[in-house]
Amino acid sequence: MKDIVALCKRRGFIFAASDIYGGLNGFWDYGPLGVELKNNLRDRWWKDMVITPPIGPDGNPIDIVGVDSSIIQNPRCWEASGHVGGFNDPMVDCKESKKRYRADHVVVYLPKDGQGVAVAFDKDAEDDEIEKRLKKLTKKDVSDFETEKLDQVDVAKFESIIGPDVKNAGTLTEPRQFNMMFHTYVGATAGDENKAYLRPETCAGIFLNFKNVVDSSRVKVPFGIAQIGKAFRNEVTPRNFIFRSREFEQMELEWFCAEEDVKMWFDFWVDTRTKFWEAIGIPKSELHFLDVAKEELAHYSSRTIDVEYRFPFSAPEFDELEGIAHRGCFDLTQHQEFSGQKLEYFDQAENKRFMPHVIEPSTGLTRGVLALICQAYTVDESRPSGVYMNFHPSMAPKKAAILPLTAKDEHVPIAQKLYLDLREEFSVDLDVKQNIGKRYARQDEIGTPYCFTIDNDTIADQTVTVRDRNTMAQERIHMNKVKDFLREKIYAK
RNA sequence: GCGGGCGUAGUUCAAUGGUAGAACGGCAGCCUUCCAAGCUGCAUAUGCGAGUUCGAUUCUCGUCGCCCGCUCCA
Repeated sequence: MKDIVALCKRRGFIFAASDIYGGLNGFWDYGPLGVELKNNLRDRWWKDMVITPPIGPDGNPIDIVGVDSSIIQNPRCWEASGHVGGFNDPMVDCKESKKRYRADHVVVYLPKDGQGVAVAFDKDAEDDEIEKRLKKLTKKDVSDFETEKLDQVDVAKFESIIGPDVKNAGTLTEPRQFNMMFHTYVGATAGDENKAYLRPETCAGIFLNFKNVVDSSRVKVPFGIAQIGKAFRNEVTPRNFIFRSREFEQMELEWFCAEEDVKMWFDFWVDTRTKFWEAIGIPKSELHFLDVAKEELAHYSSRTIDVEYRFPFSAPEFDELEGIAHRGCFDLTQHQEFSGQKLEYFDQAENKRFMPHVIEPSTGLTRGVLALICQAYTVDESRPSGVYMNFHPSMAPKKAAILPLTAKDEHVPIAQKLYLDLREEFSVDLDVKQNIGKRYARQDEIGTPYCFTIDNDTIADQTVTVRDRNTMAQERIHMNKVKDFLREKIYAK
């Protein structure tokens, strides 16, 4: 992973944000090549979702439209979604053991007579273990105690509680709320009445516009609304390069359908999304599909499949790349209740009104970029660069490099002409300096799939050498065929 | 947020209470008719701030950042 981060910086993929000020934890900037890579992934997703959506399970084309909603919305929106005030669990720290616990995961054994100390246990502690420890610390029986979850216990009693991993009372701090949302103030004055939040996920902007889209776009259920944009979470611990950052980009589709069709569409989207990753160079063998366990599910979801990728930092295990969630009709129902606006869908053909259910394939764009980089990173001691980036041609930041074999002679003007022609359609590099091997090596390291070399034969017969990044094999093709060659490789299904 | 480790050119490393050296990369020149990142030269660093000291990159503190573990990841 260290080597990958170093290459990303060395070659201009990804830099620490505010680098010259020493950086800022959890924030990253995309350099010249990184932004190309990210845009390639973003554009491909948009094309596959909005411009050319897949054919549905019944053989008919499906409809998906896009939106681009505001990062800051009316704060009541986050009350409806549950992000404000709701379910982020209070945490308790132990000053002695240095551990942190979710207050509702700690069970406190309080003496029934109110005399002496209370003892806290993890909620999963075994009965005989509890009995033993109580005996040892208090010389009393289990029957002398009543239990209560720590988040229900009066803070005044904390002084007499022995934490789960220590022997003395009074080491637990009072429960503290953690809110993952960044907040700001709308307008010139800062006060609670104009407090607002940076969106912690992009999907809300879709639900908020559900009615607007239905009323303006002539879409019919089933249909989808897609959005790509930034989201912000004040993560406790940003980790693993850009994997968990505080500012990140999501590509989200909310697929609205009838409740009875949920299973069909859920399977359809899992399948469709898998093919997407395969098509851009993430092999199925590196993906894992986690059917998220009931107790782990988010409050709104009855089923979620995490599409996971084998990142270097998680290997041999996997970590989340995309989540495909059945959100039920939670969001529209909540927003209907909080806003007082009717959000039900009216089906003209069936003459009935209902709340659509939602399947949400939600992809981390920035996580996708990391997966592409990790997947492409290939060590090859036999070549001068020692490493090359095996990007799928459609994702590669540079599609080709045009290299005059020498910086003298008539090679340069021909190369320049080819370069100007190609860059009308593709992101390409012209590199004249230094010897040819050095230039190939440089292109290997940034993952350029093809190099076109102009030599004396080019002057004679208008052919150029194509050098393949992965095989290092060379073939000659006519200059007129270069564009078609690139098109075929890049747009190949 | 807690605990531990760490912070020297772009990258990977070296050295030192008297301000630093290499390799690779970058740039310039040379050489090159296809893997020769070969040759010559040039530029570039002690994260930031404070303290101790005649003098700090080295010691101390703070801060920022990175790595590992915990926690978190709705």
